[in-house]
Amino acid sequence: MPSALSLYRLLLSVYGPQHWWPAESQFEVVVGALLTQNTNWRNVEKAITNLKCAGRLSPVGILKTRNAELETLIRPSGFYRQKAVRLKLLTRKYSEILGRDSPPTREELLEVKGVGKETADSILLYAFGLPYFVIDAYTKRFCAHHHLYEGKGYDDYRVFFESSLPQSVPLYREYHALIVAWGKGGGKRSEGKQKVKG
DNA sequence: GGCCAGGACACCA
DNA sequence: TGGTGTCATGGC
Repeated sequence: MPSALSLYRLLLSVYGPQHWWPAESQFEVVVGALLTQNTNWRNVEKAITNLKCAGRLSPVGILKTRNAELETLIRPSGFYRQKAVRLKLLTRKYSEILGRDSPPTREELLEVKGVGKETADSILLYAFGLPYFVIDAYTKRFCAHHHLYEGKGYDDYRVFFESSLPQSVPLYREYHALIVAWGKGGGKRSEGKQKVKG
């Protein structure tokens, strides 16, 4: 039975540092966390580039943009109608947080419609530097593949990793990125067929 | 031309 | 509580 930490070291030796989320601002990370939902990151980059070129990649920029224009700008990221609405809701929450000089709590991020556990934890970890381990579909397959852990829900997995590893933000960031690299590299295919939806 | 990507939510039983 | 449909673009 491997340990979470030994598998991390193994992944790092195989794939190397991933240098994830090379964003130019904290807000860009927040935007990316929402737009990347069930979407290829390359498409997210197109959407973020559009927002930048239009001078809208800021809380004020987003909030003053009409929904129709916002939809057009983020269209490459897919699900653009609902993401436009949800991006504004999240931006409002982000503006509240900026105005009070204390980081967001997980609970208040989860109150935002369109922000689920993975997105909330991504924001906490990558944007605010708080030690929340991000769980995604790859992570569960990774655990099953290596007989590392089997839980029921999202938080089971999160607590497992957080209690198995040193509490380190750089470690959490790199580990999640490495698991995604593992999944893209073919790890997912060893776990059988993935969900297919029309 | 089908498959899938760094999900979340509404709805139903 | 768990399963299913919906949202949608773009790369391969």
